[in-house]
Amino acid sequence: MKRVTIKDIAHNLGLHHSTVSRALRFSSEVNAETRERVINYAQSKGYQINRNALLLRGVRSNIIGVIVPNIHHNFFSNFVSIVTRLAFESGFIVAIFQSEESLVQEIEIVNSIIQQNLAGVIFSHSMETEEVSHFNKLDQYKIPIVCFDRVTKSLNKSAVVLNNEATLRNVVRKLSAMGYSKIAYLSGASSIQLFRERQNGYIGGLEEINASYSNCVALAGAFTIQKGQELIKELWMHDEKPDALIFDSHFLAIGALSYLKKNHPGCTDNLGIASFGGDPCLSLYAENTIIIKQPEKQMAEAALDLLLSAIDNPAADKVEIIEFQAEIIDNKL
Amino acid sequence: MKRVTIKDIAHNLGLHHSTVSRALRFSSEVNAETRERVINYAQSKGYQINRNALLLRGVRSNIIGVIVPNIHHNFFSNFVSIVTRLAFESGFIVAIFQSEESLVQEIEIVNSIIQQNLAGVIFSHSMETEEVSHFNKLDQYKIPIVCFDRVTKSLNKSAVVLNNEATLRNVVRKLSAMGYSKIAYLSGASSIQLFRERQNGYIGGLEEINASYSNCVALAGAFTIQKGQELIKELWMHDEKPDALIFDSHFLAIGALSYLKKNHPGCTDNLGIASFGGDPCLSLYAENTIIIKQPEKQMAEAALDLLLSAIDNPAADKVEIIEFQAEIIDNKL
DNA sequence: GTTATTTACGCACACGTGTGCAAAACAATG
DNA sequence: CATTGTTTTGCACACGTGTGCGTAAATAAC
Repeated sequence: MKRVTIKDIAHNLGLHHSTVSRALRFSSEVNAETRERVINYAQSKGYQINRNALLLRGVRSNIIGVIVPNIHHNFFSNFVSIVTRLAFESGFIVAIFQSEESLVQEIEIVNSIIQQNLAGVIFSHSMETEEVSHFNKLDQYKIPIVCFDRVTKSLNKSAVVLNNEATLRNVVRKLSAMGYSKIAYLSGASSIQLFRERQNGYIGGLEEINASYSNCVALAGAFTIQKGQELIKELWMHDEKPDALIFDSHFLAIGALSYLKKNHPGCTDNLGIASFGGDPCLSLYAENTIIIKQPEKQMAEAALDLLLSAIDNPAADKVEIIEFQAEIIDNKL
Repeated sequence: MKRVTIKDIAHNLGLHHSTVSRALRFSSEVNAETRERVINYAQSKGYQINRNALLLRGVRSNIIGVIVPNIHHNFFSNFVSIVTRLAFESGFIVAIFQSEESLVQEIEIVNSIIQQNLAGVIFSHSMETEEVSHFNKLDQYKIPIVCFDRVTKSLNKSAVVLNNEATLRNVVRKLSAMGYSKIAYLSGASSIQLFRERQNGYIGGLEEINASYSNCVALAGAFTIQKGQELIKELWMHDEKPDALIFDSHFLAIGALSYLKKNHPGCTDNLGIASFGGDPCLSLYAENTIIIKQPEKQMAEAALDLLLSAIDNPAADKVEIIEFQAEIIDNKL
């Protein structure tokens, strides 16, 4: 009742295991009839190759690791979902790791990946990660890396990113065109390159439209409903209230909007809202809602492509940065 | 520049690799001084054990597989997220598999899991899966299984489930108490036990409240926005319109509501809405919204507990079904 | 019928780790 | 010093698979 191995097959067929191995790999140096016998027997016994044995012989793993801050967030779960599907179609399996925005956790994850000898890694780093040298360890073990979303240039790895600065500039323009001028922005930690870029785009946009309301960025160390509530509460204490809000995360948006709805009813009626996160449900909420949609599908495809070609061709070691444009969707489903 | 192995260490320290192995495992039969030397050297060289070699020796894998229809859906991504986190804390890694509601895919996944020799499997099967015998293959390889959410009794495995019938009965009661009587239900394929149970609860609830509007279940083979639009379109062709809607999925709800908003504006103003899926954002939408929240956290904990104890104690082979109550949340965040 | 060539298979080792057993080194006892 | 006991280390094999090399048998060439 235990696993059937090529040795078992060999023994039962009066062959050597090396012959069985060759037969199963359709080697030309095994007699057609013998091959037939082996394959039929293997099939009848439900033989499944033991991948672990292959790994030991130096064959690369077919498991790739994906490290994300978490998979609650729509963007990440969509991304992971697509990577997982495409990877499976290419014969790869995806192991998921969540840094939970913690650097310590991230370091542990990297060690774990080395121990498992994974084939490669796609990752978006945590909010806490300002220094990325722990990822260099992977180089030593020749485990290729592709970054996405939150990247750090100094790591010098292939990456798939959004054109963040331009995106935020466009969102501000769009809100301005809709008649809003006092635009606040609930963003992420500015230690992260990604958010710095967006914040720059935001400020640039405000300058461009000559906003009376000067730049008002509230920074969130984590993207939770609670954080959204806290930040908006603070923001609403100022005398001058914004007339539009931009959110870096769906959860920040929900937190903020639910807070306003409960504590300042009516004030959201004419509020302009733009949010990353891509859950179409927000646009059910209000007419004047903008969804900032990242092209997860294309990004996931691109990231996997980069990784698989790095796996196939470890020598190449080329660095490629692919930039995508966010789609700014004007309240339709 | 290649991986440091115990043999390398042994060679450099003039020891045999078996001594090094013992030293690293803190065996009492190795000299304290030698052990010290080995451990220091290993640390200085950044030695990381090669798990694949362990696997070959029969040590169980530390990778568990989680098979879900997909991870777009909030319930599944939350569940997977929690399982992944808890598993990592217990030294396990999670590999994700998406059946995409396809039986063929599911069978391929099972084979892949066998090839990888995973430690165990937690799964919720696809909509297409009426017959579950392909999972029995895992028994042969002594890979333990825990089912959750969508389960099939005939498989006779430990499972973590919702009290579906009672839940739907309660939802109907609740809507009735809120003054609704013409309650329609957009549900999933009735070939799945889970949805049959819910549908029975729904019908039972309607009888209980003496609903004038007879049972009206629209079945979705997949939970997508598009399906929600299609089903509601069909439903809205009938003369008598429902005054409340129950959804088995967030995406069905968004699809349906966006359709109504666009094509029958105003009609949703007084509509009672209850939805599985747990995205709090729906309750921003309307006052009269009920969120049917499954206790993902507890369910994930329970499922992982069951699996880990089955892994630790393969002989026990006991079957345990754990049932949870859904929380019916009345429009607050 | 002899030699050369091809075909088909077996042998042995490698991959990294762990462990039962034997051998060596050392300590203790008489 | 001889004997016994204990501690420490090394040897050899196992796990499942693939592959270079060798070789016997089968076939072809002359």
